[in-house]
Amino acid sequence: MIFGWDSIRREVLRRIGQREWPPGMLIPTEQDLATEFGVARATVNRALRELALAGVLERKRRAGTRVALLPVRKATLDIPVIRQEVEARGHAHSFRLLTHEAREAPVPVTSRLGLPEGALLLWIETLHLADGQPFAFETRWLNPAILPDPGPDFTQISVNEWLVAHVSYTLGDISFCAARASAREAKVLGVTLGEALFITERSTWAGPAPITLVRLAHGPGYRMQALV
Amino acid sequence: MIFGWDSIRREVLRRIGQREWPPGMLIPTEQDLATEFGVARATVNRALRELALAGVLERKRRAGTRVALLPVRKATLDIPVIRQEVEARGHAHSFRLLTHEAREAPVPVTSRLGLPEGALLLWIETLHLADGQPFAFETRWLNPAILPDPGPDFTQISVNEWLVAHVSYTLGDISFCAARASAREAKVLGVTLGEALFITERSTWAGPAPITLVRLAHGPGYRMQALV
DNA sequence: CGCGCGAATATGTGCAGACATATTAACCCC
DNA sequence: GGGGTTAATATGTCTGCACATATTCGCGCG
Repeated sequence: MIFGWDSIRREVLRRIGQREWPPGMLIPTEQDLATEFGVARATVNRALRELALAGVLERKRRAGTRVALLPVRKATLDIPVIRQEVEARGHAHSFRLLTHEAREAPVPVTSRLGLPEGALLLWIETLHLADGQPFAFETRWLNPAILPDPGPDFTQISVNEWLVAHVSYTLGDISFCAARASAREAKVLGVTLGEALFITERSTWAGPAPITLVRLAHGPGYRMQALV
Repeated sequence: MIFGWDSIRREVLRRIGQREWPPGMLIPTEQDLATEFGVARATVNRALRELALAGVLERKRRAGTRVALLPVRKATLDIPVIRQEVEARGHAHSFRLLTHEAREAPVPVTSRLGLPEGALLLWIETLHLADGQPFAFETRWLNPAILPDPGPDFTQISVNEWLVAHVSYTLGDISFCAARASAREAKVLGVTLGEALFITERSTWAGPAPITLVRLAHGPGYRMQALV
């Protein structure tokens, strides 16, 4: 029975799935569907808008709505704070601050963050542990301009959590890749040299001001999951 | 100036970013904001709904809307068809079908797909090339029940594209990890043994019926990107 | 035949009002 | 004071209408 925009969404999805509406087909207009289902056009609009957002439909003004030919599947993945991620797996989270010093950032870093060459940034290395076992090795360039004076005690609160609580970052990008463990990474994470690591790299910005550039190396066994 | 729900969204985001509304704070009701901005409540609702979806706000009926304390950042990543991915990088896509045979699927596969033990599935190995260079090594278990008779010629069209065009999968999951290249993977991809590979694993379903289980191994240099 | 311009049209968004629903706050009774 | 019931309230969604906007179609003109 049709009840609410979500049942319309599901019904449309069903028709697409059963090939009543094959890929590329122009589907009825919002008004027609509204009449068919006995609801207002706004309700149909809501359903179709969600499906377009999910990549199932393609919509254009005047041209109408059609079933996507090559539906670019979109996956949304949550990027939790490491503490939550560890605790969600039923482990106790702890961390060790390995390095915390001002350093002249190399050019790739300054250029990526839009800072002048040779800028002094904080270089911070943190090892995250799950039940005392190495979980992830975090290396970070942090823009000191955003810190209060005196700075927070990063041996007590992890940089990650301090940032989440004190800086509202609004934009950023994230990328993932695989890399072999360097000597240092192998030692810190307690894996063999050359082991395959899952790398997450993020840069975050508060408007135009760069905040931080993080690289997170996860040891073998780590798996990132998302629903499609 | 306030003009459209998106400017309300941005204004709310600005207030959060400037700490006018710090994390955890209860923000004004939709009605109050509607009055303040001089718009209808539905317009404010649209803006706040998007922000809640993005993880910036937390909303509860009767309890109101508050700024998320630990904003779970959500990244959406597009999962394109490999051909598109290769062509988007300015390369020519081609592929070679390496293996295509019926096999008794091992238990982990059948259990993951919800099939009886010892079920006969198609085992398909495909190497994807970008400008003739190995790009990704695809290994796949495919449920033959979904194929027409006679089956499509997978030397002409890649399994991936045939599925996209002929089967509307509705659900699935996707996960990513890093792994070292096995002897076969190293040989096929032309990398050294033990190289770090970026692995994508997907299972897809058409309603209750399992379709396929794919593992995609990308060589070094591959990077998956998403906007936050 | 080609080109440009205006009309037609499907979606995008807006408004005002209404009811549904989850959750909290207040209250009453013991 | 404690516990359970009731009322209040903010969000969730719907309706019906209206206008904005991007495209496309078709017509007329050179």
